[in-house]
Amino acid sequence: MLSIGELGKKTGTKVQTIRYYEQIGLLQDPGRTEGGQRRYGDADLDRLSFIRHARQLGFTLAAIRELLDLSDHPNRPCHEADAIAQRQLRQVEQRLARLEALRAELKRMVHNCAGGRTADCRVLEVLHDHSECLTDHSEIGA
Amino acid sequence: MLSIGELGKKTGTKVQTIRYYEQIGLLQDPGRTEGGQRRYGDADLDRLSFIRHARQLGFTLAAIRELLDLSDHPNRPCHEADAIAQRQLRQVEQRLARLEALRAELKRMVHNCAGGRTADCRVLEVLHDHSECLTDHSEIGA
DNA sequence: CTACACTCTATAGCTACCGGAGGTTCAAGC
DNA sequence: GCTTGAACCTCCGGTAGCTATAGAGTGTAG
Repeated sequence: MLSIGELGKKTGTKVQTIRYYEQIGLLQDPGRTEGGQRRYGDADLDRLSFIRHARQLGFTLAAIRELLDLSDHPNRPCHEADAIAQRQLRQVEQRLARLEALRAELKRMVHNCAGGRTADCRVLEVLHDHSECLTDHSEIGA
Repeated sequence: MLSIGELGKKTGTKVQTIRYYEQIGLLQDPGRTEGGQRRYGDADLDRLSFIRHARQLGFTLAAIRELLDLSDHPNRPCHEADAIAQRQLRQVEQRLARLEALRAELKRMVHNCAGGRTADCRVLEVLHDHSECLTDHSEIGA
């Protein structure tokens, strides 16, 4: 039996995060000591490892919830899990494409900076005038 | 003079977002009508366009605040703006590297899925067992 | 003058957590 | 058995960057 801190160490998870996962129902309330402290078994360790690994691969908690549900039902067909992973792959690919465009634009900005006064700054100029950009990057952020 | 809705349309910004920017001090309180509605001029339009464009390039609002500040002082040296852009470029490059690793791992998962029962699902199997992965991807998410 | 689209403030919610306050429990060492 | 201190407990508030809703007021076209 593991304390919450030991479980955290084994899975690379902060204690608060474990409690958070419990709160939102990703982990069940484990057994408690008489004093009320959580104690975890191997099943909990497996489940949390799964969650953390999926998070590392960028799956949202909602997707992970679905994957865990599928994992709990070994006789259901596999295509749902596959679909979730494919969706995730597509999202990653979209973000890659966006970021590559951003990288190109940022490189252009930075490399054109001559190092004078901000009045002549290429970086600020480009930000002021979108028409100087090569790409659209109309969507925001990453 | 533009109403908040018109300004939003011209800059591709939701009305609430404009009010939010005002609330956090990125935009100043513009003039108001007698009835209390906001009315914007060209300077506001420029400033908001700058903000939105920088957001599209992935700059955080904190970075944008610095950039706006620099832009307001045309005689300050340029290297600060350049440094902010370079920092942003480095971040984008880091995220690209992470996402490329994720893409490879996800592709491997998806392509190995034979489409049977979840009990034999390659996707779930990999998630359960990190040792089947090629890369570390120990950091979380994107 | 009326209709109704727009605007106002205030508040709460989203994701995926992190950190702290103030108090309790566990386990090791003596 | 007792003390000590690290680890645990709950609750609350905060992060970024918005988005959404409620309920009330305003502006303007016809």
